[in-house]
Amino acid sequence: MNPASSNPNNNGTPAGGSGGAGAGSAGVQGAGSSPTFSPLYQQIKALITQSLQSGEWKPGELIPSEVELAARFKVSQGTVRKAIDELAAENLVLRRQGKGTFVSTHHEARAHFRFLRLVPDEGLPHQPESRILEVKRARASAEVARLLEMKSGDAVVYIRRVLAFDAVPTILEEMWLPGLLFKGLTAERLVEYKGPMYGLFESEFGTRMIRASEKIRAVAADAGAAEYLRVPEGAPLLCAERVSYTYGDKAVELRRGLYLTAQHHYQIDLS
Amino acid sequence: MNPASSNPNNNGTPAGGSGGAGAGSAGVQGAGSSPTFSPLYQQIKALITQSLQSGEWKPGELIPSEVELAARFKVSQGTVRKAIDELAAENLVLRRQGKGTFVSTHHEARAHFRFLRLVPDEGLPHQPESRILEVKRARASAEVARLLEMKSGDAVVYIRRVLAFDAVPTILEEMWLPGLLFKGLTAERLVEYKGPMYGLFESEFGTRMIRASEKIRAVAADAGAAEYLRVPEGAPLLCAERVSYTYGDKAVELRRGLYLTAQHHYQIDLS
DNA sequence: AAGTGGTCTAGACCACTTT
DNA sequence: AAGTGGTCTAGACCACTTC
Repeated sequence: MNPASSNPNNNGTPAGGSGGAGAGSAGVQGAGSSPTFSPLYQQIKALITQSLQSGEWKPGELIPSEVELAARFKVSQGTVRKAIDELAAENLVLRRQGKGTFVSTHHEARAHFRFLRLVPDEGLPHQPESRILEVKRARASAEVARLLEMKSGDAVVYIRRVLAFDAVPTILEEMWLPGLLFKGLTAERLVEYKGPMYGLFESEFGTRMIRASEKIRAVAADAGAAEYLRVPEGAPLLCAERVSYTYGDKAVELRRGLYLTAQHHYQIDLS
Repeated sequence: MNPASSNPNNNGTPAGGSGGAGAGSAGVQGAGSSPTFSPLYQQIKALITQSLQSGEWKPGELIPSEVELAARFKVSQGTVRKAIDELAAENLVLRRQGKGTFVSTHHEARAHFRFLRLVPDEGLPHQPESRILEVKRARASAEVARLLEMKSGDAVVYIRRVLAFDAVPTILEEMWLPGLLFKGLTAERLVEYKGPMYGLFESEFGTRMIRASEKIRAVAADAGAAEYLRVPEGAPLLCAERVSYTYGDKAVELRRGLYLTAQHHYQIDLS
C-alpha cells in the first residue's frame, strides 16, 4: 500500500517537484517541454497511441490487458480503462469482452463501410469491384501539395480507377499519395490485390488510415467521366474530395471520387 | 453502511426476487415487462431521458447535479456519471465544469451547424437567410407516409422555402411535418421567426429534434429549382433527403433540400 | 478455473464557478 | 466557502471466453 508515495497525487502544482503524473513509465512529458498538463488518462492514451503508431502492437493483434498496462504505466486499472475507452470510441482499438482489446485493422468487414458511404438504394451494402486505370509517379501540383501538407513538386503516386457494383461502373476515383510513404507501389500490386485499398496500405506500406475529411459537391460529368460511368456528358455526379489522415493527424492521401447516384446514395447520420 | 441491503447486488438472477437493480426509484423495469436486463447506468440513462422527454427539465435548463440524481435513483455518483456521459456524447445534454449539466437546445450557435453541413468554400460558416415560399396542410403521400412512419393520407404540414447566403439563393427546401405535432404552425409564424427552424419547433411545439439520417445524391435542376437558385435547367445540384427523429427514435420531419454547390460544399468527417 | 473486459461502489482530491 | 463536474484510486463482483 503506502498510499502517499507511489502515485495518488498527480495533478498537483503544475511545475512543482512532487508527485507527478506518470513520470515513472516512459517520460510522458518528462521535464523540459511545454507547461501544459493533461489528465493522467490522456497521457496514458498518448502512450498507447505511440505504441500503436510505432508498430509495437500491429493491426489485428491483441494488446496487453488492462491489468498489465496499469502495471506498466504504474496507474490504476480505471485510468487505463478510461484511456482505452477513448481509443475504442475513435476506432483505433476494438474491445471484446472475455477476449481482450485488439488493434483495429482495415481487414475487417466492420471497417470496410466506415469509409465507403455509397450504399445501394435497394438491398444491402457490398464491396465493389475495382479496375485500375493508371498508376504513375508524379510531382505534386500546388493544390495537391497544399491538401497533402507537402511542398509543390514533391514526389507523389497517382492512381486512377473505376469501381463497379454488380458490373455497373459507379465510381471514378483519383488518388494522390505521398511518394515517400508508398515507394514500392506498382500497378501490378494494386491489380492483384483484393479487398479495400486501405487494407493494402496498412499491410504493405505500414500506413494505417484512421480518419478522413470529405467535401462533397454536385458536378457535371466531363467527357472522361461520362465515358467511364456510361452517362451522357453533363450528367449530374457527386464529387467527393477526401483527405485521409494517419496517427498524429498526418495527411497521407488525397482522393477525388465521382459517384454515379442513380442506383446508390451517400448515407450520413447526423447526431 | 450496511453493505448487504440497499443496492450492491443489481444484476443478480434476472427474474429472481432479491436485490434488484434500481427498483427503489421509479420502477425502471419493475416487474412485468420483457426479460432483457441492461446495466444499471443504462437504466438510469433511460430514466433521465424520460425526464428530458417529458419536459421535467426543459431545453437550456440546468438538470439536477450528479449527487442529487444519485440520491434520487439510489445509485452511486459514478453510475449517474456514466449515464450522463453517454447523454452528453449524444448531445442530449451539455456538461459545464463548475456550473452543472444543461439540457441541450437548438438556440445555441453550437447546435446550429450540427445539422447544417453546407459550408462556404472560403470563409467561415454562417447562418443563411430564410424566405418562406409556401405553407399548407396536406395529406401524406405513400412515400411521405413511409418515411415519416405514418399512414397514407394522414395530415401533414408542407413547407417550402429558399435559403440564401449573402443574398445568394443556395438551398431550395421542402419539408413535411406530422400534422398532429404542428397544429398551430402558420406561414406568419414561420416568416417572423428568426433563427434555425429547429429552434422554433423546440420552443413553440415542444418537439425537439435530436438525430437525423440523410441520403445524398446528385440531381439535375428542374425548371422550378433552376428558377429559384438562378441556374440553368439541368445544372447539377446536391439533393439531400433527411428524416429527423426525436426522443424514442420517433420520426418527426422529412426534409428534401436541393443545394447549389458552386460556392459551398457539404462537409463530412469520417472517423 | 483462470483471464479478459464490463459494471458498480465509495471515497479522495482537483479545477472551475458562484456566492 | 460551497457547489459543480472531472480525475484517480481500490476493491468487489459480473459476463464472457478459453483452457
